[in-house]
Amino acid sequence: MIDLKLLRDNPAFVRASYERRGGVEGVDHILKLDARHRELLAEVEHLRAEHNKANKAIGQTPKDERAAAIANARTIGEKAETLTPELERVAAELDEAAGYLPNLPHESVPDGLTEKDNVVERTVGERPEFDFEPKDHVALGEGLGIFDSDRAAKTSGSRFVYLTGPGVMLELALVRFALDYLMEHRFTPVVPPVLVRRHAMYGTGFLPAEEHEFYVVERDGLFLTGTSEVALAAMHSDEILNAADLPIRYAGYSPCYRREAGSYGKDTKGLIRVHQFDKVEQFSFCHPDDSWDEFQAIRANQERILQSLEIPYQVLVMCAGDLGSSAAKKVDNEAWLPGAKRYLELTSASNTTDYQARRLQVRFRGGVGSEGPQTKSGGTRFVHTLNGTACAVGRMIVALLENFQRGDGSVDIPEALQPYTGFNEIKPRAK
RNA sequence: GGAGGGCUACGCUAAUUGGCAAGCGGACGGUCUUGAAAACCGUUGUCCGAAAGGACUUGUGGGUUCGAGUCCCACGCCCUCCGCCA
Repeated sequence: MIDLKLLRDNPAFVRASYERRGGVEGVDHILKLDARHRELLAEVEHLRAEHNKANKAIGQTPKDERAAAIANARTIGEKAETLTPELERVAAELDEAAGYLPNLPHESVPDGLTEKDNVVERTVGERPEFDFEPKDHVALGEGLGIFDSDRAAKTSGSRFVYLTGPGVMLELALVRFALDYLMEHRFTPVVPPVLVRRHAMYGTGFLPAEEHEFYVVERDGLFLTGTSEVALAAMHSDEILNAADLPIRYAGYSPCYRREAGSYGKDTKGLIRVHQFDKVEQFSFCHPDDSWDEFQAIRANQERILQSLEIPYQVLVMCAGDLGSSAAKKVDNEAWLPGAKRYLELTSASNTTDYQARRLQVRFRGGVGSEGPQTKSGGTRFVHTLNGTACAVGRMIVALLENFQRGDGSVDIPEALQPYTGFNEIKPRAK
């Protein structure tokens, strides 16, 4: 949700921002609804004020003289009620329509409408050189017994995997490695629920726009989340936080479920694009003045994790047209895959500014910010929320396999990870 | 799945027959101070409004009533006990 006051006061700015995203429907309609809503609200409130006044007078009237006063109050009350349904209808319509408005792109976001316009900011690390033809992760994984897609297809269908043997040890090592790193940076580890109510999906901005992306448990009205971001963001919904406690940082570890509708034929083999994978995610609730610093901090964590694991990658800044609905800015890190000879998105970081906070009603009180001490509305303001991958386990394994492979099909473990795995290489299974 | 208890503002707690939701604590701001503590004053849910002011808010949604924290109905959530269960 964006601030309707901003839309009302500066529609040209909001329109121009949405133009950068490729245009957003319904802005004029929302402006009209908003004006009509405020008009009706003033009318209804005026009538209610008179009704309240008349009712208060009854309490002070001697009991034997009340009949006339009650009749008077009743008349005024009925008048107010005739307008109320129209007010409620307009309010609901406004709410519904405004829920579809995406966040405003930050000024630093590059122009462009499609993924072709995303900008490579930097390339980091050395691509490994091989004196043999490097294999892709599917060929390597089969030889190493790390995962089994064929049997998963039998059990669950395509795009599922059994992670097996050394693959499981690799997962546990990566997860613990990422959590240890984040705990040093004041993140509290959390294993969140992966089944959530509709309001959590709506609040994070995944609904109403992207309903086809999720598995739904109809019977219980619950959604399977595609990232722990959803449950972490909703964790403090309807709360008023203390400014002194900010930033509040969580490291979520959970399975992620994605329908991958419309991606038929892409990455059909292996671990790259699956319906279920595990991920360690960074999430932060912070003061609005600090959110761009916090964004850099989350990105720095992502890059240090990649660098520690010696994975070459490029930093890709998403253009305005390629942002999700809730992000004001989004930056991905893409690992180089020498076997597949291409880059693969390993992490993504977003600053959603107050967009999710407004939908989830996460506010804070206290402290002094850029807008000075708050004198109105009790001094509560919306926090800013940010999220960023720390380690998407499946894809991280893909990157490790391809970059650390040897000619005989075995794979080295990067030094930083060895204390966690307890072994320093994975050898092919005996045939 | 069954039985019982509960839900009031940031927290804790009141509110006679239905008649202006009080009080304490915490936090924030201010006064005072060399600095602080203490004390005192103010603020401390949402919305409309330039302001004055007003409307809404006692888990949610309905109902009764001139008027509901209070009475009635439905639902949600939390707690306790029983059953089942990794």
